[in-house]
Amino acid sequence: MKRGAPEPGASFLARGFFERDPLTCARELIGCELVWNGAGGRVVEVEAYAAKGDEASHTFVRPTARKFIAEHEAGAAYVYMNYGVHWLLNVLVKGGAVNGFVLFRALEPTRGLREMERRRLEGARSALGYSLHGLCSGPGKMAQALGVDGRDHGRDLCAGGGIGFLPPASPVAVERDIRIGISKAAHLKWRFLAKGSEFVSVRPRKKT
DNA sequence: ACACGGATACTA
DNA sequence: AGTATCCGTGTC
Repeated sequence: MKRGAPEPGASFLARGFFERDPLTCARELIGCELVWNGAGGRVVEVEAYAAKGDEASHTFVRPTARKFIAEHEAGAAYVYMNYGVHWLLNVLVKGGAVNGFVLFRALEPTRGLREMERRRLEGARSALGYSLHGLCSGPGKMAQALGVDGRDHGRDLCAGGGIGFLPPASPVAVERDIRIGISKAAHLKWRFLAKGSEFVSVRPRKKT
């Protein structure tokens, strides 16, 4: 892989990046820029899920999730609809000590702001626009802003084609906290955030 | 605080 | 077919 190669005009993360364990991938994805067909932003919040022994992971109760891991390469997009309302974007992590997923929860918008705002506004009942802070500050919001939906399920995020991850130009301060919105295995500090970012969904609880 | 809403995986 | 659950969001 190409980590630690600071050449200019950086290219997308290669598959090898995702062939490690979920916690490592989650931590190192913070600060990367997620590029999605002209839109995107700096990854400021993710969560790790383990394929085994993690009661909050889909693999714990969903055979299709386990099948997905078996049938896809590392770096594949795992997209599903939650609460019948929002699509959520994960990336498959596979080939390291532990398999699993990383859920993308928030971006600091950097590109395609107009497109993202348009997608966020369409279908919205309320009239007034969203601030930059509210654009991608949650997994459902982020997916909607990027235009992610079920058609992206299984897509290879390491194959280019306008989609991929640019590594951070400089080191990023990362803090971690417990995961959000789950009832099981809720004590694990498997949520990773860009330290002090104003663009996260929920700020980490004080005292890290 | 609560409604919204659909895919998945159970029970029969 | 019917029910329970679910890694949110916006409005009530």
